[in-house]
Amino acid sequence: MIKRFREEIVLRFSRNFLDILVLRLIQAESMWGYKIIRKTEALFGIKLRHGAIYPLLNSLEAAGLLQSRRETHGKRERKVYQVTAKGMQYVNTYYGVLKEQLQAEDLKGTKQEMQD
Amino acid sequence: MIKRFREEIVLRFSRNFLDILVLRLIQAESMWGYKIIRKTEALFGIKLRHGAIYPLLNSLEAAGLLQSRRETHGKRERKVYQVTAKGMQYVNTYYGVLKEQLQAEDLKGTKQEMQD
DNA sequence: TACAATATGTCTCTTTTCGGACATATCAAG
DNA sequence: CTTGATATGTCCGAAAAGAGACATATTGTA
Repeated sequence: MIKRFREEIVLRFSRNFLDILVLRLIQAESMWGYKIIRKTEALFGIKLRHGAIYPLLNSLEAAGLLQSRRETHGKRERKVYQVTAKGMQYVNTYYGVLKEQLQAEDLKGTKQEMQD
Repeated sequence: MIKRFREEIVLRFSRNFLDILVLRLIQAESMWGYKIIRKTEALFGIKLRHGAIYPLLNSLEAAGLLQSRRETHGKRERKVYQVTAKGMQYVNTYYGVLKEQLQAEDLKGTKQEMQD
């Protein structure tokens, strides 16, 4: 059951924080869309649709979180992306929220008491 | 800018993992729907719609992640929830995924090499 | 006694997201 | 010379999620 739980949660992350996943992958290594799709399947067993990835990459670049350069191999073109400083800040902010959530005791009503 | 980022990410978590947020709150302290709404606003500044919370609580109970008992204060009724063992497993699995993600180096292509 | 707060529930309309098709081009292998 | 892989892009119909109203009842306060 726990394994099914895990798969479900990983899937939810990849759906709802796909931008973060993409930024993290590119942060680890400069990449282009097609490779991100292959890598995500290899690492997480999740098949991303290219119809989702390419518009996302373009919007992340428009938002200033990614920067691309064109690479040509023969006549074949790739758009290789790297994460900008702004993009790194976004990922770091994400990590910060993760860390806060791992301190579960924060949720216990220690701050301001509310009477029922 | 980082503060805006943080607010944005917290908001995304509360939207996409509202069930987890609710389970975590109830895990810290048994609660009913109305109090969850107030507590979430007090702790995170996020206003949850009761039209979203009550169906969610019912579905979490139907899924066996929550269990409720009725409490009467005068003629007023509350459905007080507590997290089941299954619900705790779900939250712990979530925490596990968070921890994995905080080890960002996992993403670097050390496992199986893919040639470009 | 009227209004705000407590308490839980449903329903509908709108907006967003998602899966999958359509589209095009290069290149390697069989 | 055709098929599969590489590579990037758009578009549309369906499905899911969202905001907000409708509904009802009790209790405390002004």
